Amino acid sequence: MSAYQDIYEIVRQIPAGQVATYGQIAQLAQRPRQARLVGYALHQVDLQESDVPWHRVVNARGEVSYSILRRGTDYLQRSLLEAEGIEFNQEGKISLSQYQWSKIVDN
DNA sequence: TTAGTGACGTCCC
DNA sequence: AGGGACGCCACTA
Repeated sequence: MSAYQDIYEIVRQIPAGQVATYGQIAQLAQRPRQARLVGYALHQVDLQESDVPWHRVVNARGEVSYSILRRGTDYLQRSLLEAEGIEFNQEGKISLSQYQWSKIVDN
């Protein structure tokens, strides 16, 4: 088992058509200021077949994080988001004010 | 053990 | 606007 189950647990809660940021996931997973670990954790997920909707996590500027190391999954991420109805502007950015997910805390 | 490297974020020019 | 400097921490050589 991976050591990032807590992170995956949060990501699984993001509904289709919405997005979250790496930093946001880190905070919800009780790991403040560890956004990089969220990115690392999602990198692992993508290599496997998983039920974690990794494509619904973007950076704090509302952009897909592009990297040659992702072997094309970055472009796939954009396609998956667009397929869920999320629009990118001409700079390749998403409107976070419009699409960012806000977790509903139960009590 | 130390140094370098990221699917990151925040500050400061 | 865009870029550099750090801080962060797991992983690797």
